[in-house]
Amino acid sequence: MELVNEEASGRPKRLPREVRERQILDAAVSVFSAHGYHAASMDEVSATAGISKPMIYSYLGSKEDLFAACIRRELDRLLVAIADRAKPGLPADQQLWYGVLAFFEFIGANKDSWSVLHRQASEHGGPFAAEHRLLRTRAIELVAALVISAAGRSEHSEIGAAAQRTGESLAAAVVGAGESLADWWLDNPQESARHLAERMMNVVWAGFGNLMDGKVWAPPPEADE
Amino acid sequence: MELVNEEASGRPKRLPREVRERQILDAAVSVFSAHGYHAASMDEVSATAGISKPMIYSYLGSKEDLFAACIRRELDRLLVAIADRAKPGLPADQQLWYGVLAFFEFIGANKDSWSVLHRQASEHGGPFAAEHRLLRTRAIELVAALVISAAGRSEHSEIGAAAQRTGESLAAAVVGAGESLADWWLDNPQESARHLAERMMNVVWAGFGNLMDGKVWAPPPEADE
DNA sequence: AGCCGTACCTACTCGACAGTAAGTTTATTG
DNA sequence: CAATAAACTTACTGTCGAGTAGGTACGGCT
Repeated sequence: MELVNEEASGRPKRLPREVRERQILDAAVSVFSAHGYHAASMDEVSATAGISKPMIYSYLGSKEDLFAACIRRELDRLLVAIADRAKPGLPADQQLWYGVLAFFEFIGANKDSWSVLHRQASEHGGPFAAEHRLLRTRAIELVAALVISAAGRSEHSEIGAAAQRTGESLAAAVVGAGESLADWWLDNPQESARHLAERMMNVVWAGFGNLMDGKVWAPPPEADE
Repeated sequence: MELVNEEASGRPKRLPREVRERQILDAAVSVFSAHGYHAASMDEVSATAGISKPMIYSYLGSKEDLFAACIRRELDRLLVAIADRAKPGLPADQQLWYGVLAFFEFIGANKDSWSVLHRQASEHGGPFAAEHRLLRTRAIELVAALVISAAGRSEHSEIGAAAQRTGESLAAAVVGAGESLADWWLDNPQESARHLAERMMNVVWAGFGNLMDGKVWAPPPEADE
């Protein structure tokens, strides 16, 4: 229950709403990430933020509202961090590389964000799951566009339609692998972001290569039940 | 809050402990999977099982005990289902294929199991996370062994040591992709298990191919900060 | 100075839920 | 047909935590 704010001065300074809201969100992300949505208590959030409970209710609303605010803020931060590095105009593999690298570097610097965004946000049926799905959907679309445009430029461009479908599932698998790798990283922090990004690229780029060459793995002929 | 047990007969038959325990576990898996560990209430579990609360405490112990029992049972069922199909002695790609296929077929037939095993079990710091990590660790070891043995048999067998390391991270990415694909499937049930398994293989097998050929993707020379 | 709004607090209510005490009913076996 | 044990119940306790009522203190403005 680490204190996040409050100067050394005993005086609880009177701060403008904007600042307090930021502090409360910081504390909330930290607490939600540590215990999960249900196990987290508003009392602990308020204690961590160094402020009393009614302030939270006055500024950010109910516990659900607070959680939603956390997700929205962290999602924005993540998307901005990625967009800042994966500039369009680069070759496809470099675009993907810098995007992936930015992703892992952000997670590395903000593990709490990822925990809240991915682990906690997916555990609900309500509006949180929708918010969470948005992240995944955007990422998949982004990657799929990359894959398909790269495949279109290759010498086997006549595979068009099939590549489109395969490209989309490939993108889903890629994003999934990224999410799981990030999850795994939370429990195994000894690796570097760059390392993880390279591993991603090694798996992913191989799939891209086969897609561009039209190579597909096929299951063995039916011999099972 | 679907009733899981209880015959049409109004008489609440008196059943042996063994049977009740199974019914309670069934109900618990369903409830935990629906709401998550914290939001699930023992009252709902007992109602779903069609039995009164003290029976649960008498047979299975505390809420934590009950949850742990769920995880253990579902994990066993999953591992047995996979081991039943991925027989050693098959060629590596078929072993992997049948293993992956069995995995997705099990998940498809037991979505609640997967939810409890993967989503809920990972949200804790206690003994549950350890239990969950066991699943992942076993799966990674299994896949890594496959990859490395396959690479050893290829014409580039001299890449030995490097392949070992790359093979392990490849296995981690593969398992991660599988987990995420399964998670994604919970929210998008329109696909078939066979379809998902084929998608997995397409990504995975491409990575295998590159590994065997010693091809590695490398990041562009440093030009960023 | 005195007024007003906003930052901020202590101290409660009230409902939900884990866990239990203490009993009642049914099958079985000597 | 006892009598014993196991299956099963209702009806409670205690706690924890979301949300609030009803304030106090501090700064800006005229």
